Amino acid sequence: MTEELPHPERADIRIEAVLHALADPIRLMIVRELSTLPEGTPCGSIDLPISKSTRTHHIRALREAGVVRVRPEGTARITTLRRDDLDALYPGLLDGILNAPH
Amino acid sequence: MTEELPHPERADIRIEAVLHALADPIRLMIVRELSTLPEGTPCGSIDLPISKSTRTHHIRALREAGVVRVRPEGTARITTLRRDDLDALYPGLLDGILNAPH
DNA sequence: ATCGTAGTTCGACCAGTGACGTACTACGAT
DNA sequence: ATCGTAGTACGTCACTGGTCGAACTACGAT
Repeated sequence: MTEELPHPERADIRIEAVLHALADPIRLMIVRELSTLPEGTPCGSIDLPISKSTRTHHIRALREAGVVRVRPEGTARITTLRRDDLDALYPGLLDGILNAPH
Repeated sequence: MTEELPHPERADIRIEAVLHALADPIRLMIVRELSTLPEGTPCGSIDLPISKSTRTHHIRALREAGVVRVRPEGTARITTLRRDDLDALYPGLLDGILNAPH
């Protein structure tokens, strides 16, 4: 569980995948939380109306689409938004989404 | 077929719906085409690798999400991007997507 | 009136996926 | 060593939704 998880390179991030990842209400919730939480907060501390396994499922979807980066830290996982990559690839997109009325 | 089709008001457009609508590769294709085509081009003139009925399905999805506006014109339908509404609601989002590498 | 063209509607089919519980692994305390 | 906590992996189930063909409607020409 300490092993590094696969993340797409910036160049391999596809807009369809990003949009698909962000289209789910739960995942949008996660992304919104991540954008406000201080870096280093374990993703488990976001409370969500879903089970543990479903949470894993969604974090995985976000990671594989290139929206978040996940790194192991002891028994926890630190999940961070890939702001730099997303802003470089699709300037305006992330802010457009995050500033949307909740 | 001449009757007006229902469109969400600007205030009723939800970001989840917009993202979900844009997450499909075919619909993204349509939106990209609409952004370059001169206004007034019938949507049927975009050639897509799908059947007529599937095209209707996708245009409907885009319309109901608030991404496009559809108006009847004789036997054809004119589909236009709701740029103004989208830009007002989510500044940067649409441009971020349209400028993405194809 | 008849035909062609543009588009919708309906029903069916099937792949994808969000949801869950359970069993499991890994790390850190005690 | 044992236990608790954090998270993953897997199998399943149900629902969504993208796809199609066929039948239909509406408009415009001929």
